[in-house]
Amino acid sequence: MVDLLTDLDDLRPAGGKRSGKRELILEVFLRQEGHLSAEDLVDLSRREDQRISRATVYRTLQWMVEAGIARKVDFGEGRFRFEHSYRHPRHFHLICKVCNRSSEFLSSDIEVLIEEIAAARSFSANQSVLQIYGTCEQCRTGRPPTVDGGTTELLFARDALRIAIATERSGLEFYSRASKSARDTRACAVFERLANEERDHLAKLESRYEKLLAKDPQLEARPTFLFFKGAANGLFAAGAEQVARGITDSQALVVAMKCERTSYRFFKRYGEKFEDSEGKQIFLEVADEERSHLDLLIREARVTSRRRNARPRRQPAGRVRRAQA
Amino acid sequence: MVDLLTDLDDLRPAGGKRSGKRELILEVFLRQEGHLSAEDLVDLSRREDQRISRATVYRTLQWMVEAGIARKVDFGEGRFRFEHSYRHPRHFHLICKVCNRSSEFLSSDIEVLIEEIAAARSFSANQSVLQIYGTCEQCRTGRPPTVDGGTTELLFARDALRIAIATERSGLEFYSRASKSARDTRACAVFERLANEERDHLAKLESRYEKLLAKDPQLEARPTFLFFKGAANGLFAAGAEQVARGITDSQALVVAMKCERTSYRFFKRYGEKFEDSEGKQIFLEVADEERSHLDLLIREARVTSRRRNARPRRQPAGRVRRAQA
DNA sequence: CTAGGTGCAAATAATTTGCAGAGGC
DNA sequence: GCCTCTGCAAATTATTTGCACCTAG
Repeated sequence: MVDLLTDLDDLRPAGGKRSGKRELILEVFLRQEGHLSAEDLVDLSRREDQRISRATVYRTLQWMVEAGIARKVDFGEGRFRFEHSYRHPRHFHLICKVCNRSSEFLSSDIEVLIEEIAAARSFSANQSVLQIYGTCEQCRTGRPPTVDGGTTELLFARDALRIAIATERSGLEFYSRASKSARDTRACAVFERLANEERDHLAKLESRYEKLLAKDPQLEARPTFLFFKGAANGLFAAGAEQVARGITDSQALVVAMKCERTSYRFFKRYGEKFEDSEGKQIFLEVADEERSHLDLLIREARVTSRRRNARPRRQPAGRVRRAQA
Repeated sequence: MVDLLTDLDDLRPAGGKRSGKRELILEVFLRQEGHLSAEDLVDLSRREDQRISRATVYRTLQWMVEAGIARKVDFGEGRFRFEHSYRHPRHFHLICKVCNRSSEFLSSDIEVLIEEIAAARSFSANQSVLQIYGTCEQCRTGRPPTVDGGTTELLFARDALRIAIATERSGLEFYSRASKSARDTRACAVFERLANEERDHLAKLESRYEKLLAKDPQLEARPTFLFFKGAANGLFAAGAEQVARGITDSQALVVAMKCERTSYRFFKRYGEKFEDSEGKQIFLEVADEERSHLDLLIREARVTSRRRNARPRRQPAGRVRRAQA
């Protein structure tokens, strides 16, 4: 955790100011998990250094917000709270007006929409805050909280893995069906190879998931943190269904390419948004995997179309991509 | 505008308190368009009645928020601002950190996602606030603002009409193609009838759009207020493409049903969310239209499948619906 | 008559600022 | 030595409260 500091200073010399006190406050802030009020941070910092004044904490907080290290959020109490934005490019909150507790989540889908809207208005966005106010389950039903949120770090990794696993599973399903129903031997071989790769990778991801669960016995029960609809049924689900209904080898190839491309983009894009963390790593790893499958498929599609007939069109892929957009 | 007051009192006796001062403050508040600070409201109210105290305004504001008439938003200045929530179930904001101005928008897509997430966490949401911080176009390019936002009332109506028109257009396109390529005379007649209906309605909507533009010469140039991706290319666009590539009559019927159902749901759902306004009316009107088309298609599908063969399955529609979900 | 609304002024609470001194480069 | 940070205390700002009074039902 401590080496974050040097990273941060390298990354954000914005304001060009540094000092012992400031670094101490920053470090204390980064150590915390939840949402701190200014006063909380004063208390925590004073525990490490008696002589830190409230003003300094406020000034540091201001600097952190400007530098993009922290985000100021309002939960409807009279004061503001602060949360890291390092490691958490944007956070969304569900805020219960009864118990005043808040829980966080991320939604890839919402982020995408926000980006699109900002672009449409030619607005260059750098922070977004979404607060959903209402009543939480516990306050509504009166039941005690079954499980709390847990560390976002673990939750993020868990959800990244779940999405990855769902994707690999549907990929596996798709390729094994495709390899069975393929008429051409060559196509069959390709699909089989891809099925095997998915199987291997799936096994790896699943054992990783097990290991993660070991770190926190309740991890599996905790509420979803990262929402991503695209992955709901696995990115290949629709494709697998098409295969089940019967399609030609080359159509299957096109469908496969579309799926790999979509999931490659998602994993790449999302993975890049995060600072080092297990979740980031998982996303980027899967992105690589998808990328290499995609490359294989593209090569294969070229060969096939060249063999089949003399017309050198590569239109079908383009057509399908447009229809899906 | 003034008759809103009686409506409000009927709708929200929450707190069961009324008085001259309070009503005056409320009325002044509702007359304003933008985002008022407490101080703004004090000033405005004092213009009508010298003897109104700051405390009363604060207390009234508090009551309005509780009663769901107003929403408290933080734009990152030191104080809060307030906006109507009557007529505006939720508002999202783009906030420029340079000029501190904010502009609003609505996004059907984001609202849907928010609802899904709240449901997934069994959280009952009643307000949501989304703020996107960044730099606006003017502050970035230095150019003077070409057009300002304008009244949300008009913008909402404008965008509702645009979405409706895009939908009708793509519907028209779809049905006229389908009627040309239909083999069966009966199917052809149905598609032609629907095409005619779309044409009529489209003409109506377009003249309404013209009338709306007359109210504000710059209306057309103002930025998008209501975002809805589903309507981006018209809800029937994908269907029309399928017809172009050639499908059977019964497949066309299924596609048409899917499109009508989707757009019916969107217009209904969204229309219902608003208090009386031109936009609401447009949405509900189009919803009715789609609903009647859908009914017609359903009747037709029944007849056709009965005629074609004895198997009384209605599976195809279900299958397609699932694949798209 | 009585609960609740209202004005005034004082209180609170969060955050900012002025200023003199301290510390890093 | 210069520039920025820092602590302290005072100031500022938004918002709330106590209390006596008033008003509608």
